[in-house]
Amino acid sequence: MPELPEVETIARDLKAKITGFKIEEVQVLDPRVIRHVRPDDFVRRLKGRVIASVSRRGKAIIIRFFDSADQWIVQLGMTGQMIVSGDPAPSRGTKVTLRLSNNSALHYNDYRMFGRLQIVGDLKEISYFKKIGPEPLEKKFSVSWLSGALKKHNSPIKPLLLNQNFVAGIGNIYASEILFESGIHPSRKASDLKDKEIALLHAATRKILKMAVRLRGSSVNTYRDANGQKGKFVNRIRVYGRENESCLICGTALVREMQGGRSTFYCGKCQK
DNA sequence: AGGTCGACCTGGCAGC
DNA sequence: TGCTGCCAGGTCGACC
Repeated sequence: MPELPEVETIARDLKAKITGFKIEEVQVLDPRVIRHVRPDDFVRRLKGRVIASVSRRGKAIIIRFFDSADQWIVQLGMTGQMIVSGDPAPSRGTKVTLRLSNNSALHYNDYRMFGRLQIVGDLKEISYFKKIGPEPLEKKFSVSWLSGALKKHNSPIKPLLLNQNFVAGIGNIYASEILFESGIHPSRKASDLKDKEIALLHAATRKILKMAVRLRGSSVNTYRDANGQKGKFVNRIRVYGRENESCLICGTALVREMQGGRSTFYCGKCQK
């Protein structure tokens, strides 16, 4: 599910809802979602901690504490959800439940279990953070940086956008949407893009991601924010999941193609 | 080292 | 109704 805009939405909501509260109880219903530390360590290192901050890096949520150097890393994978609720009872997909000092519950739901919950003293303990690329909405992601970085890669542009070591936070929905907005064909070789196209790609990346953050993400399927609500960017999606439907610009039937084992959607006429 | 592919999981849905 | 096959928003490790 969740790409940068969805994870950003969840992190902001969590920040408002759980900061300052103490973790009174940790219940692990399925230990398979706990990685990097043993499940009993996971419980021991969270229990009694007071939440100081919630932030995001790439598609990971980072939760810090006032009274410990430990950081709780939540990666939602395809179907992970972090739901704050007044109801302490776990639902069908709940894998971990926390009880907070205001008596609310924080449920980690994840039916497919591609997500992972980890505790680290230093982010670099986890391979995900060792080589992660720049944040596309921050300064380092400039046209000149992008231009230099693209020239180092021979792969098609679409799978490169999915590579978290290239740029952080873009996933399969937004990669397709960004390329449509840019007018760039997903099979174009990254190193072959012209200066004008690179500028378009840069602008489209920021425009699409910013709009999606503003609209609290997309809900194609199981994505929910920390309130359990769906995102509104789903109404702005122009190519993802629209195989054989008309291009909203030229009317041509949109194409779905497998690229690197993942579906890519595009307009063969608008994207060159 | 960069690029590519399969594995990891469960569930929903289309088609028969 | 019930079965089968396909598909799903991510990441990692093994391979060339």
